Amino acid sequence: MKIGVPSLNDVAEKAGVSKSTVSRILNNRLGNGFSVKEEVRLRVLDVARKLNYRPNLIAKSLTMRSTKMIHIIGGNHALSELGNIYQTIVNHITKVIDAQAEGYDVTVDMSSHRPDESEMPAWKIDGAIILAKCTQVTMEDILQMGIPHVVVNGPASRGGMSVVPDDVQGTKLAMDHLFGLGHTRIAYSSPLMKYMVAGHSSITDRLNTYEEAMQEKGLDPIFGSFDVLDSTEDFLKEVVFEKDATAILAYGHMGALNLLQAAHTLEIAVPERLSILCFCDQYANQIMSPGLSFIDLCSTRMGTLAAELLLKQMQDPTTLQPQRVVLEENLAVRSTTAPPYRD
Amino acid sequence: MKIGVPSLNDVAEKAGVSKSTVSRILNNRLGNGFSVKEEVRLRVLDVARKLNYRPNLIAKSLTMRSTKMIHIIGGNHALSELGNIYQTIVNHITKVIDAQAEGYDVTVDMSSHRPDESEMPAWKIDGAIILAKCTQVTMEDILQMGIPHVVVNGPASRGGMSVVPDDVQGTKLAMDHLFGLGHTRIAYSSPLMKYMVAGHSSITDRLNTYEEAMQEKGLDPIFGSFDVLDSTEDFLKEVVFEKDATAILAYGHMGALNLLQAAHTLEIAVPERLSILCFCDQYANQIMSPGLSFIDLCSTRMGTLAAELLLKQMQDPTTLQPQRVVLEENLAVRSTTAPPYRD
DNA sequence: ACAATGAAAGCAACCGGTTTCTATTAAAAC
DNA sequence: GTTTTAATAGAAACCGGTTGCTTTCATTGT
Repeated sequence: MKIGVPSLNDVAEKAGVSKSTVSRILNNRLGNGFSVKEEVRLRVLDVARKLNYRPNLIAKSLTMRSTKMIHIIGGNHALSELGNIYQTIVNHITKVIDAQAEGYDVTVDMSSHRPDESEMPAWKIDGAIILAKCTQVTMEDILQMGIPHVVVNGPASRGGMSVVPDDVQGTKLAMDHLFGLGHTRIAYSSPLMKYMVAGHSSITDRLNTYEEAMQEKGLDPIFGSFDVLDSTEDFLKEVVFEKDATAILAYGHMGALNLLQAAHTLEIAVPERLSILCFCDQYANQIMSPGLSFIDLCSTRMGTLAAELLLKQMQDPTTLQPQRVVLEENLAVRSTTAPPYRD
Repeated sequence: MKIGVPSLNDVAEKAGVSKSTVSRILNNRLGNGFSVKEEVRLRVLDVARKLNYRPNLIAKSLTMRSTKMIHIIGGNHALSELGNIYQTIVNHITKVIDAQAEGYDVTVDMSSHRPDESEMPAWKIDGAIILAKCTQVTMEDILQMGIPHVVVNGPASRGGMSVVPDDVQGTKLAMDHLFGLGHTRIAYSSPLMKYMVAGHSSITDRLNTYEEAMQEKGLDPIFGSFDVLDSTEDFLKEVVFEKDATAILAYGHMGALNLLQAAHTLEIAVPERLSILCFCDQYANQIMSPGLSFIDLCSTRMGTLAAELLLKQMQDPTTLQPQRVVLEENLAVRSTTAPPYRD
């Protein structure tokens, strides 16, 4: 036996049998064209235990052509922000895989990658879930290797699957809610790009739908010249005191939370003087700010569905149609939206 | 060429050269005892590109005996709660590895594992970081294979390294702060086990130190009979109205946030009537409740340090002493602690 | 007594790469 | 014109497993 960790060969030698016999014994591949005397079986098992033998999983993966691994790509850009929808998504993906796919493990890639770099891990994965987006190279790798995959909250690969929330419908829902309450001076707040996954469709979808909704009613959109996250108070002063907004639709819950805090400081009563509504994850919102009214992005369902679609794809890679599942967003009215004040 | 993804052999055949030549060309292993005609090099490169060749990383890992992968174990129990210290820790581990270890990737294991199961992934990892704890089997695997590893916020393996916060010192700090403000009726709130990583040392450390600190001053500890997270208002009513507590030290920020919310509902003024102090992650606290006074667990430093220790271990596995790094916790006074009211 | 059957275990190919060692040819040196 | 050296490239071993096929020997059937 060489130095270092013992291999199958070491066990075989020490037990006085061949590699194949050891392999079959340890993997319980008996009974179908192969058998061993109980005595030998026990001896091999004993030697393996004494040597503290662990199979080299890399080698195993090589012959088996599978690692029983499902990999989530994009953790770095998606999970760095605290309490956002991706954490919920990842948790529910894991939950589904753990429950429905015996023996499969879920890992998340956390490293940042250059745009021209592949995010594929150094092992063969049996399935991938992509958070919002991956690099071009990664997608080519995945397609090339024929790895089952689902994109969640982002555009599908060519011929692939994706699960996305309907931001246009959600924004309409939000605007209808505010219009319904009687608001006409509704502002929109979105943080600077640096705070968001660059170029995500939600950015333009929410913004455009907001603008269209306002224009349809013959109203002027209201924006601030400050960034909500960088200088929330300045944003709020401008939008509420100068432009007299009675409601703000916020891109995300971080912005909304900051607005709430700043409103408190500036003694702007919410919701009496100002309504605040944002896009948010149900779970995050519940925990981080139980009072906030919000448009629920249904991240729990996104995660669950993505995992289920992936498993189906893995079970039957051939007959499955490429599809784009669009999930409806829901309005959750809590205590930060109310009819506008009358002066 | 067989069906499926092209291998090194396929490229070699198509280019009319041998496997070895292709390997060396693609990996740029030229110039040291090996050379190729530029013409051949270009031809091989061209064929590889045309075939859309990707190396099988499993095979590569097998021969290279390294995957350039650093794996974080324990994501399932650690990351399922929102905005806790582990997310900060993971983010900072990744940041350090990305910055200081060129070519290494970080992955997080998210799957839940049975206690008798190994959490080792199906590939050879070059280093591991364990969040709080791992299964017995996992630890044996790691030790057996000699994989460099660091435990963060949990007990070190035999002969291994760990980075932990000093909860006893932190709790003393908290109590001194409250005593210093003049509080004598200080309650302690801790959520039920189901909300926490079972058996974590912080649970007993904080509780015991709280009790000791009270007893040293000849004061009676105050507890509630309800769970802070399950029925916060009942807890608060009992502790404040019946037992007349003027301050609450909370185990975690989730409990503290709920207390804050419930206090608002019950019209208990914070901090005038009740001071609230909790253990928390600086980052999470800042984002989720900017006003809360807290004991900072320094998770950023924990993550950074753990990663740095791991890298050192990987560079020089022999000379490094096993060590346990204990990080001081810090008091951050914000707006939820103040002197007790006088009636 | 001899062929057929089945139990028990080993041989060797294979997975897809890397690397050492060797072989061939052409250019340079003497 | 022969020997040395450098350039170029391939053969084969190896990493650590899995598995199809073969071999050996004891038992059963006729």
